[in-house]
Amino acid sequence: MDDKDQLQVAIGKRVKMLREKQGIAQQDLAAKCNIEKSNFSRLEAGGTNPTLYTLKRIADNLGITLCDIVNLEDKK
Amino acid sequence: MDDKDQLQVAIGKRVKMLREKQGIAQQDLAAKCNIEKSNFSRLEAGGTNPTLYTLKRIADNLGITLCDIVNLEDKK
DNA sequence: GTTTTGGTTATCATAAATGATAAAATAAGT
DNA sequence: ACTTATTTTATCATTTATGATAACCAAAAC
Repeated sequence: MDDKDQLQVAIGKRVKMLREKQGIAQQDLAAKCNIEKSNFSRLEAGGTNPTLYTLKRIADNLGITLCDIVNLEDKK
Repeated sequence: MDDKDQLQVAIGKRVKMLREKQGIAQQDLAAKCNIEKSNFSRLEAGGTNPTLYTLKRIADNLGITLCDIVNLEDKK
């Protein structure tokens, strides 16, 4: 598993954690972000290298900042 | 100019600002990041919607965090 | 002026993100 | 067990980020 894959998995886990902390369903958040639910599932599973704009929409709809999302070192 | 374009321009300006603060040439940083210099120029000009991994390489080679790079509200 | 140096712009190819749809798996209620 | 809701997985099309290369522009050095 290379550098890039690790980053993808880390961001996926973080998005999932932040979403679940708010008790919102994956498909609901995906819909609010105008992201396909299948795409969103792949993202949380670490199967994609999301673009800045994709992360921005997720952050906006979670009511947090981009910084909060990419803060991968800080758990919880 | 839509939401996405504004984001791209903002991140481009920020990368440029952070790079110049360290006095490193665009082509040199691009080389360290294994990014084509033409691609890097487009990115700083706001002509692309970079992926997380691209931003990560830039952050790493600037010795800063991803959070530092996407902190678009905080100027300077 | 003419070399460097740093940056831009254009074009084309390739890889990959995302959209779109459907089916299957899993979990939660009842 | 049987729904119902939620997530995962697979597949294909489309868009776009990035690679690669080349030509051009501007400013500074000399």
